[in-house]
Amino acid sequence: MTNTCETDAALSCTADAGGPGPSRCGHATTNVCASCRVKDISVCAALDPGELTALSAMSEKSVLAAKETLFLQGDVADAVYNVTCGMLRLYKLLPDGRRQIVGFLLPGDFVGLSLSERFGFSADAIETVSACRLDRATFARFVDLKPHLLRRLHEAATHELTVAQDHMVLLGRRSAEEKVAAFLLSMRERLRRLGGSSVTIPLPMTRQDLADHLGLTLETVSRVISRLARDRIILVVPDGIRILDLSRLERLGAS
Amino acid sequence: MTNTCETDAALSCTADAGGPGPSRCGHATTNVCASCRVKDISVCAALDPGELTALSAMSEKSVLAAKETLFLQGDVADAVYNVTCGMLRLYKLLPDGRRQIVGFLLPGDFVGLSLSERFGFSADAIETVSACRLDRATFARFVDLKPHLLRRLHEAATHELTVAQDHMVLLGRRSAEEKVAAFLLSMRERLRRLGGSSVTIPLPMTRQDLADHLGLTLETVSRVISRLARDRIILVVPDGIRILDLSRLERLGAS
DNA sequence: CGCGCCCTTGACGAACGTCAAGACTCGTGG
DNA sequence: CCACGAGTCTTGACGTTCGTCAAGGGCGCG
Repeated sequence: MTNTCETDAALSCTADAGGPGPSRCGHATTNVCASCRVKDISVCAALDPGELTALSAMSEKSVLAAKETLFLQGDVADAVYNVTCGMLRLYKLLPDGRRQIVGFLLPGDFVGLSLSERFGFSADAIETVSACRLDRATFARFVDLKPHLLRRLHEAATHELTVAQDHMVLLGRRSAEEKVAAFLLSMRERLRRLGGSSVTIPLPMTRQDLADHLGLTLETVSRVISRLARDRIILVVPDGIRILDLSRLERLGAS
Repeated sequence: MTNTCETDAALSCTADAGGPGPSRCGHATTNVCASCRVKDISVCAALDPGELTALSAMSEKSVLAAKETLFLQGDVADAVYNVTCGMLRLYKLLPDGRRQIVGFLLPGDFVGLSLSERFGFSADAIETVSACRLDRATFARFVDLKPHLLRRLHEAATHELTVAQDHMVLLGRRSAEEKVAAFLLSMRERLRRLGGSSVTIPLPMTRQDLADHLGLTLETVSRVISRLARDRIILVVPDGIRILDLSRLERLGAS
């Protein structure tokens, strides 16, 4: 994985972490929505050029290094975000430290759909992330003036709800092998929609992250991946996997 | 459980199934939103009296007997529903018949938040159910004219999303005992909001339903409930349970 | 009365978790 | 430049929880 904005997957940020200058991510340092690389796939797609300009005025670019936290569950939600590159994990913790990752955010994904007072989960960057930050109150006022934007947010929310329900089926009723297979297929589908390659799936998250997403332990995830690789269904590559036998994988992850 | 509309829980329909007349459910046979028993807790709460009248004109009452199906996953969604009494289960099936119940619907709950073309899950009545049926296209047009109603639908959708995320934690990261305890507490909270009793929790669904909601088998659910009863944390009563030791139950279901 | 459905309980087994050891990568500092 | 250490991944041995299979009881309804 080269981890630059110019990769096929159009996924990752330039990895100039630590450099003094602002990181480049598809366009220059100004946050001009009109030239945003995700404007056509995110909620912003509901806006016309004039509205995009208005949105530009109230947005600011926010960059996180790997492992940095965007916000914690319970924090006052003073902002909403639109991810432009990189991947984040959204998770909830139980008092004893057990963790459930409720989702991974990819470019184009929006955080803060609920427009509510506080965040219901924590979010942190898995790799270098760039996001468009909007003041929540300002954005809420903007939404109140634009019913078509609210409509779009509602569509996004109900889509998230559908995804969540599918994940409940996975967590409640599928075996370890089915979980991993279904996850790989769903990630593949998301990346395809982003215009990325469909055979090599980058997995910037750790095995522990996968386990906490799939309701397994990291050892079980590792074993299942090893078995799939031994059976020539996938090939393990650095920071990702490559699908060798899609039809067999689909049989395992059948939904 | 007496199963009449006039119970404390304000939950169930009159059980005059099979009778020739329309079932009574809080008000007479006319479907007047203004006198609806759930109008203040459902999405309709966003509407003023005039709008409620308009809604009345486009709604019709729909009654289901226990085990009847409201719709199946994949059906064209030509209607949305507002539950006025009784309980339904929403579920998804895997090709081999495994089932995940993604939620139980109670009075005041709305089905069809997504306003989308097809239903993403199936729904059927656990007990006698009464619901307010609205033609989807008509309702969608109505929503387009009322941004505050859309806003309310969006709030409902994001609330559902939060509930779904909490359930993911339960399915992915909790033990059988914790699952049952947390479920009982969440059901208790929902009933409390509906003005019902907070110590006796009606459970009109079967153990299999509970199992398919909690990601367990019916035997495990039964064993856990028996153990909680043996430990004097709950008391099993016909079609429900009574909480004897709330604090211990809360310790088990700690979130 | 008898049948079907639901629930409970027990005995056993399997899938997955736990614990532990070791390899590998990568960044950091001597 | 290499040594070191932290973090990650893999793999094995073993344990526990929960699932499977089976039997029987209670209850409602025809």
